[in-house]
Amino acid sequence: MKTVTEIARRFNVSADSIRHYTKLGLLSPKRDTANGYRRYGIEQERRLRFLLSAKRLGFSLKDIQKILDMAASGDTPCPLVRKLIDQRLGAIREEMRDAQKLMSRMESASSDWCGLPDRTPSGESICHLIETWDSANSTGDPTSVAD
Amino acid sequence: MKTVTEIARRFNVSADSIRHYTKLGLLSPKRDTANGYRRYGIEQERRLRFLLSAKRLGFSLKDIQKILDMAASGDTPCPLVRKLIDQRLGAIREEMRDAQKLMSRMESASSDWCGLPDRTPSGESICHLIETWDSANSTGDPTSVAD
DNA sequence: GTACAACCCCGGTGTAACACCTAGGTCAAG
DNA sequence: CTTGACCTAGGTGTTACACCGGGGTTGTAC
Repeated sequence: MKTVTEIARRFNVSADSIRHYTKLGLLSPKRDTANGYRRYGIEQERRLRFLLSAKRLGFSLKDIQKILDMAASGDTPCPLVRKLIDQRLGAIREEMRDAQKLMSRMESASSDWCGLPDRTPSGESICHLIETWDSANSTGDPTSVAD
Repeated sequence: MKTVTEIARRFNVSADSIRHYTKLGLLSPKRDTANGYRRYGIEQERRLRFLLSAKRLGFSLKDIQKILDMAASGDTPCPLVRKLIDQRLGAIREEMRDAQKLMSRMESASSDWCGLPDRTPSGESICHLIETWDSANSTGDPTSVAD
């Protein structure tokens, strides 16, 4: 029966994470009746291993909660797991596309700026680097926020 | 002099965002003395345009705050802007690498699972899909969280 | 003159997954 | 018996807003 720090070290996560998972109900350690310490047995180690695997596959703690709940009620969580990973996969693909676009903007701006001087702000200008980039890359339409 | 909703519509953002930027001090509208309504003039429109451009370049609101503060004190914010974008660029590159790895894991898991059946959880197993993936992809070392 | 929609205000809550801190109790070793 | 490493609970901070509630305002149509 391991304490928080012991199990945290064993799985290479912080003690705070273990307490966090426990507070969310993802882990349910026994309590030492003498001092109130959390005690994690082999069953909880299994749950934690499962939790960390699921996290590595992109599941959120809330996802994992649902999977665990379902398994606890005796139903197979597999269809849910298949559905959730497909959702996450779609979401992360979109995030990657957005991040890619952002990166391109940043890279082009950063390289454009290499040849430009610094300037002191004036009443009309805050930072000419950003403003110049903006007028070169926006439609001029103030409503434009498209990528 | 535009109200919150008017300027929000003009720049295609939510009124809540405008209020948020205002609360953070990124915008400083006048107040209608009769009813306390925020009133945004041309100067504030310029600030907002700047803010949104900077956001599109990956700057956080806190970054933008610093840039604005610096410009307000008369110094050129350009060196700061160059430094910040390089930091952000480094950070986002790392995030992209991580996201790419995560995506690969998810895709390989998802395709591996197509050929596997659903299973009812048992005392030892919560979801065999995840657990099978884990033992196929981890070193077996419980401390392993490497990518 | 009043009903109604659409607007405004402030302030509080919720989001994800923890990290960090405070204040105080516990335990093993020397 | 002190020191250091551990434990507890609970609260705060992080990001950029979205949403809600309760209540005041404005403009227009009937």
